Amino acid sequence: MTEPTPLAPAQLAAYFALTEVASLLQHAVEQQLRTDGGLTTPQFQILARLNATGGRLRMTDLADGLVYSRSGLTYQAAQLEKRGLVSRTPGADDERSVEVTLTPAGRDVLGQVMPGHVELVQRLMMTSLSDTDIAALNDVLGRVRDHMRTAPPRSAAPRAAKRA
Amino acid sequence: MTEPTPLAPAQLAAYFALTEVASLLQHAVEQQLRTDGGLTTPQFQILARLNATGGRLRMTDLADGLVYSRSGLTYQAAQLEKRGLVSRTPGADDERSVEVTLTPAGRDVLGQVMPGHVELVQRLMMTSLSDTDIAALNDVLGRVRDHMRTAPPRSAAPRAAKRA
DNA sequence: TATTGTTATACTCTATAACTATA
DNA sequence: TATAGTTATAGAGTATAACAATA
Repeated sequence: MTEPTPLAPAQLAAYFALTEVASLLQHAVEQQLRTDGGLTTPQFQILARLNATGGRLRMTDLADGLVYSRSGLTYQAAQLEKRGLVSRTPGADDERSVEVTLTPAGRDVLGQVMPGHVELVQRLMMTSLSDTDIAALNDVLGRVRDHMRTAPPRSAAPRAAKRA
Repeated sequence: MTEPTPLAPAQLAAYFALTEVASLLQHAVEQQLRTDGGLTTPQFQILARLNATGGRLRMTDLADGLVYSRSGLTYQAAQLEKRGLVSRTPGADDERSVEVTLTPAGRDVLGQVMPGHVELVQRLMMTSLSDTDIAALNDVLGRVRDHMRTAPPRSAAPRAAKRA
């Protein structure tokens, strides 16, 4: 009775398929970003997020949606600043905060990277998908994402066994 | 004319949803594996793969499907051997090879970890999915996976810009 | 006191290249 | 010569905890 309901074979297959697709995709993307722009995935995510939101964000807002700890974000921001792709300035209104700004050089690198990135996603992921498939993915994965964002992170995990 | 066809908004959304779900899931799984069994994700993958294939595999066969470089696999196998979860012995037929065997202790740790793992996947991913959804995921992601496995890894990536 | 961000530290993972040994 | 695996090395990423400064 302490056993959770086992995963049905179809559920297992879906879980594995998701895992494997994401892993293969991430690997290919990493390679492409490094080759085309000398960027790591987290660095690209930061630049892309900045670009998508007007080019300037506070550290805290930048962290939203990204997986980082604060120190991890500080580290990545420092890397990007070293390369001149981003600048950090004290926040205008709140003196505690730091505003991260995408520099022209940062935009250039994004411009260098995006075509290959789009092409890669097209070729790897979209080639075998119809519009209907894509709508289905959006529907299903969108629901999973919303649920995951809502779900209690970890404390609710029941009956953790003692360490080995 | 050098620009690839841009991703349609629905395609972008599907790409992001996949990325985000996988990232959140992976993060939660890492946490669970560490808490319940002191395992990292790659270590768990190795143990699970061994368990699923009868408990014994050559290093090379073990590497199949996992992303590692050979040295990376050696490293992980060494970690697992230190903890006694796995043993390494010279190959029976081919003296060059090494056979990795899941030990009883290794099975125990898997047993400690699996219930929480299944429960997590149930709670995070399956809660919001109907049987139809799961079938759709298998269909769509299965096709993407097959295509990715087939696709030319990287050399075919066109027009890489010079580094920044 | 709570929040924003940085720093110090330590650890895990990964990859490349050089190397050993067997086929 | 090719294959199986290890080792040495070096670098990148991440997290935790302690810290400084502002709200």
